[in-house]
Amino acid sequence: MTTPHPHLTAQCRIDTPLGPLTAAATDHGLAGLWFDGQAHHPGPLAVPVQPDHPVLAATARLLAGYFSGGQAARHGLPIDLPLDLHGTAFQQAVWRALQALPHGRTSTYGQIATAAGSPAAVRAAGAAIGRNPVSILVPCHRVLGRDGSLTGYAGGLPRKQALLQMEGIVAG
Amino acid sequence: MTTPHPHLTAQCRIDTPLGPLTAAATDHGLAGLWFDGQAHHPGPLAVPVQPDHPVLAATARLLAGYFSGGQAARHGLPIDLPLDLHGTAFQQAVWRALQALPHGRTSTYGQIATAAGSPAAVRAAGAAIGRNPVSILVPCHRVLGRDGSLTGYAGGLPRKQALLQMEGIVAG
DNA sequence: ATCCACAGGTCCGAAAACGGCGAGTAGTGG
DNA sequence: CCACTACTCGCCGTTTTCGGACCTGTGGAT
Repeated sequence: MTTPHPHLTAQCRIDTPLGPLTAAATDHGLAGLWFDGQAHHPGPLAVPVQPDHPVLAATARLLAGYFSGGQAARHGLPIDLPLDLHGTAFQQAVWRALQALPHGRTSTYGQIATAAGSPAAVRAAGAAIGRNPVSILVPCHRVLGRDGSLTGYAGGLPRKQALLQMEGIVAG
Repeated sequence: MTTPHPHLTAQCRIDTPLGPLTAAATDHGLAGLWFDGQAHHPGPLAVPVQPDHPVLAATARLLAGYFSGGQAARHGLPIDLPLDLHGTAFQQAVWRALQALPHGRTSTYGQIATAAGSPAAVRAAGAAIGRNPVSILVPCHRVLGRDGSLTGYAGGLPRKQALLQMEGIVAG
């Protein structure tokens, strides 16, 4: 079951200590959040720029709180923000599993694959995680190799390490 | 033939003049007796603490007699206590050879290897002796180098020397 | 339609490393 | 000529390490 291509209605730019992000929203919620030049970046969007869009504004507030090391950072991101993630059934299952990861807690690709219902599809899980459309808020950066190695990150390993360190994980 | 991992059912602590010991038992007998921090210590055991367990209680009595220098110490440890040693076929043969050593009598790694059926496997015998799961009662401390040197002991050479001295061996 | 490349992990066999030794040798000092 | 030390090397079961084979969903290339 492949969710049809998302119909974006608004976009905006959000600055963070790790570089500027592009956020995109549909009528149903936040559909994308990408670092400049990251892997699987959708490229320039033909959608009006609306920083005041309720979903986009809420996203900006959330990220500001996250990077300021405030409550959001310490107690986990309270996602009252509606998400609108488009992908295959397997990808959705993987991304749902990611959202279950609390702030500061890591997991492994194997565990995510199991949580997604296909314990043997570890590698496929890695691919799905790489396709995560919403960086940071869907915490794909909290997934490490079974031996604790960083393995990979669409936004670049330095960013992954920075995010983990910010959440209080020494990382191996 | 590698004996599968032992299924421990009870543990307890036993104090001795040479330091506290951790004892562990299965349904078939005593399976382990380790000094704190000794080499090849299994680490914390997830097993209920039951000092009243028949095997563990018997172990404590035996050790008390041994260290009090009473009859057990002079005439050798009467092992009516059932042992449940888990290891490879070679290790079992080595440990069996150890049990044949009477109180106060020493042997060499070469002799043990021969008794175990592999006269040439002297060094391997040393490794097996080091893995002895039941200190003191399986008298791995009575094995010296061919020249009478102490060579090594999982619980530390001082303890080995103390045990031998206690058994009336000057050691050299 | 087919094939390939991936942000991994498990299993299995082969190969290398590692010891709680001991015999043999060469170099010392009586 | 010993008596002793220091060193090398062969010994062998066990443990660790290493290298492949296979698994699995997806998207892009062929």
